[in-house]
Amino acid sequence: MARTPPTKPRKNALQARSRATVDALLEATARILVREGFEKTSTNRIAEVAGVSVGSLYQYFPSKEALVAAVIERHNEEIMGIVRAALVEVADLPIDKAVRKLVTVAIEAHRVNPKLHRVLAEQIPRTGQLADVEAFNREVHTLVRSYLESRRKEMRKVDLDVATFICVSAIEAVAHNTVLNGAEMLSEKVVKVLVDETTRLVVGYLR
Amino acid sequence: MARTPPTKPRKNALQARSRATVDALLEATARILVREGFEKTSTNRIAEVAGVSVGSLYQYFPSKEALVAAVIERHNEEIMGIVRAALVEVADLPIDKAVRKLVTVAIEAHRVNPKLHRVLAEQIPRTGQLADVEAFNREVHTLVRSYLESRRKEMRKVDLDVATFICVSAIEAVAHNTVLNGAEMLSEKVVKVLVDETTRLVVGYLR
DNA sequence: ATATAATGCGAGCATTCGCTCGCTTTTCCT
DNA sequence: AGGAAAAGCGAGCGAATGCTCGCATTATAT
Repeated sequence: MARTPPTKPRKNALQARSRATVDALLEATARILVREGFEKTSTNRIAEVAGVSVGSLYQYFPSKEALVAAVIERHNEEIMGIVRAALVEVADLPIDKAVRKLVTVAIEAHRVNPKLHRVLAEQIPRTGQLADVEAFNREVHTLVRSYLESRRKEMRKVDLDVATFICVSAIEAVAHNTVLNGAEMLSEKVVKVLVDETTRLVVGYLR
Repeated sequence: MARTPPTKPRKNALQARSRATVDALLEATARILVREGFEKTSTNRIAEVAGVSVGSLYQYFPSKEALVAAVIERHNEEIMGIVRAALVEVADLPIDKAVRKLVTVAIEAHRVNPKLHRVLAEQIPRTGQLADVEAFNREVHTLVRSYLESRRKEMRKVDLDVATFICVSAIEAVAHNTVLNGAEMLSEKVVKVLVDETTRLVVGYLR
């Protein structure tokens, strides 16, 4: 039942040259995904753009899916880094300040590479990365939940899991839709209004 | 120009048989998208599952994308019907009652065919249906906005477009995530809690 | 310097896929 | 009944894709 192609690296890159090759391949994959779409993202094309031969590509990635999976992981790790840092920074702040910061960060995180974010979101189910993305969501949920728990005295009585689910969904949706709609032409003023309003939405809900 | 005897009603351009063929093709496409994924959704396979030949398929749909697009349109129309009806029904209700109804309907609409909804959402960019989906979003936005406008006296002072954007995003996200996470195993009790909480979120925000 | 391992190459195989075209069968209309 | 139009058929073409394999080049160790 080997329904999904293997996604683990075929071998580890040891020497500097091979590490550069791997990097070029990942870079090329992300670039093609964004600029030409998933359809045009063939292994031959990736190798061509990376300035590497197909043979070399297959020395490091056992399948096309493995390549996409690696790009997804890299991107997720980048975003998770931002989110984790924000939650640490926010740990001792009262709810209103904390929510404002988290909303701001959510929008920023989506703005890092909106087009890649979008393409990846579309391709995730097909690369067998569902498990990883669920882990990602669970981590966010856990972190936010534990913050809310520490601030329970400022809140009304609610089921913490439900409240976390509602808040994370709402914030994520505003960030996501904002970036999708406005693309890159988001004035700072508009962003500020959205942050204000989303903060109000969430803070008003929590207490 | 001989006159046609008025003894019989005019026949439709499409005969019953061909309408059945088109239907079978759409049904098969949706079915394969859900059960086997986009990768396996080939025109040959669609024809096979529909019990129709590839040649016949191409008599009605000029390309694979056209088929997927037709499925998307059908699905969107179904959902828009539900949403429109709900907004009519809600037009004379106060905000708290109206929001509750809309949240309920949003979750219901997502539950109609969650897996198809998901696959289609992923494939939209690929089928060049982005414009149609944006039209869909715009209609929802317009309808919700005009409801809010009619109830402005119950609300605090807000930019209507921003408020609409925030509310629609939040409600849609909760519905979407609820269905994605819980799949089909959603007890009525859990749904009720989520409706209550989301209603509180949105109503609290609006006033 | 030599041997061994690591890395890189790219033509081409096997397969899949979207789609066409010449033909047959069914339905409609007098 | 008979002819025309509508609907249906499916083998197969051409293009594209993922991937392999035998060989060439470069780095490392002795």
